[in-house]
Amino acid sequence: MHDLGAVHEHATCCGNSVDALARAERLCAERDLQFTRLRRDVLEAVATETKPLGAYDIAERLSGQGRRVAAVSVYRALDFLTENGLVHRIASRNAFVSCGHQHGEGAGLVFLICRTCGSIDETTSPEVDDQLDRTLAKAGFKPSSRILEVEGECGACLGRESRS
Amino acid sequence: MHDLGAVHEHATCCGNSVDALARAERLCAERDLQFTRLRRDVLEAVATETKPLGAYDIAERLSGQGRRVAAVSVYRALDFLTENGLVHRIASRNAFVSCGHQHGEGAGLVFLICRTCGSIDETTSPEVDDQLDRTLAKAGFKPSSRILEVEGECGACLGRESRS
DNA sequence: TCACGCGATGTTACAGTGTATCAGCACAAG
DNA sequence: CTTGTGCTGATACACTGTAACATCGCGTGA
Repeated sequence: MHDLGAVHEHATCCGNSVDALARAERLCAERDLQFTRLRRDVLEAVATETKPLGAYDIAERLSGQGRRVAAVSVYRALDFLTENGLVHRIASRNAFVSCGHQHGEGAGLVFLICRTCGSIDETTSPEVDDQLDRTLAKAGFKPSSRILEVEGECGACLGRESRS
Repeated sequence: MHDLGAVHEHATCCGNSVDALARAERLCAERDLQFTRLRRDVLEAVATETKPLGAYDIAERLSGQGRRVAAVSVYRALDFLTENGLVHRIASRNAFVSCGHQHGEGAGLVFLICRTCGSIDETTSPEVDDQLDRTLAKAGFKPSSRILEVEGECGACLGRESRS
């Protein structure tokens, strides 16, 4: 897909889907959870795409050839996958991406959403987390979850632009 | 409404609605924009509530007594208000709150959403912004807008809880 | 073996959120 | 007066998400 070197922290492209599936399988085995066909298929659909997918997009992709997957089922699978940290929801897009990292559970994620190509990258930043914790403490607020999404232009698109 | 002292940075309660309206009026005059009745009413509805309101909630509130405000109209008013920084959208809730600060345009806002009472507080944190900018720069990402929403428990609710 | 419980899925229906489109209206500019 | 522009009204529709109920498969205990 795209090869940049610099930016790419979690290799969302190409071989990512197999990784994600393998990781999911392992995790479900550990936790004694069912990694069913539907869940597998949904995860695969999300993982083979750098862009965020809507639940209905996923349903459409999984349907065809005599199989019909309703959006409800997709939502249930997505609930399962997000609860187990295998997939993340992009609140600003009402869409989902597969988790590229194997970050420690509590890590605060930062989503980088490119306006130009629509792809989503995912990072963590302990420094941001620290500062945020400090800010919250000062406000007397006890956090339980956070959403941090940045929209802008990714390195790849910036490069393409400057070359033109 | 709630009186806490410590936490309250922007006095979202009580008298806030008049402030918001006055500020809006001033801002629209400056920029030569129309602060119409609908826009005024929508802003007022949002400003008199600490909780985030959905577009349909607002439409409902403004309807009655022979007046019928369709959701479409509310959305248009909300678009106007958000574009001019008078109202903010809470992505994780598909809802809107009036802006309590008169922050400098580019300030990165942090929304504190209380799970218990549902109210929303709003802060800024230059330190978080700095760290985030650094992180983004390292990733070669050029930001144009950001969403930072934290869910948890606000100071008021923590207090109530510990007293019980 | 059979009944039962339990979790996952299928199915339908519906609620909530948001946009497209066209028409009317007011008001200012020419 | 005409025209254009921006705001609103109204209808329709697309997209997102949930509720409720039926079914199926599978393990477990009687």
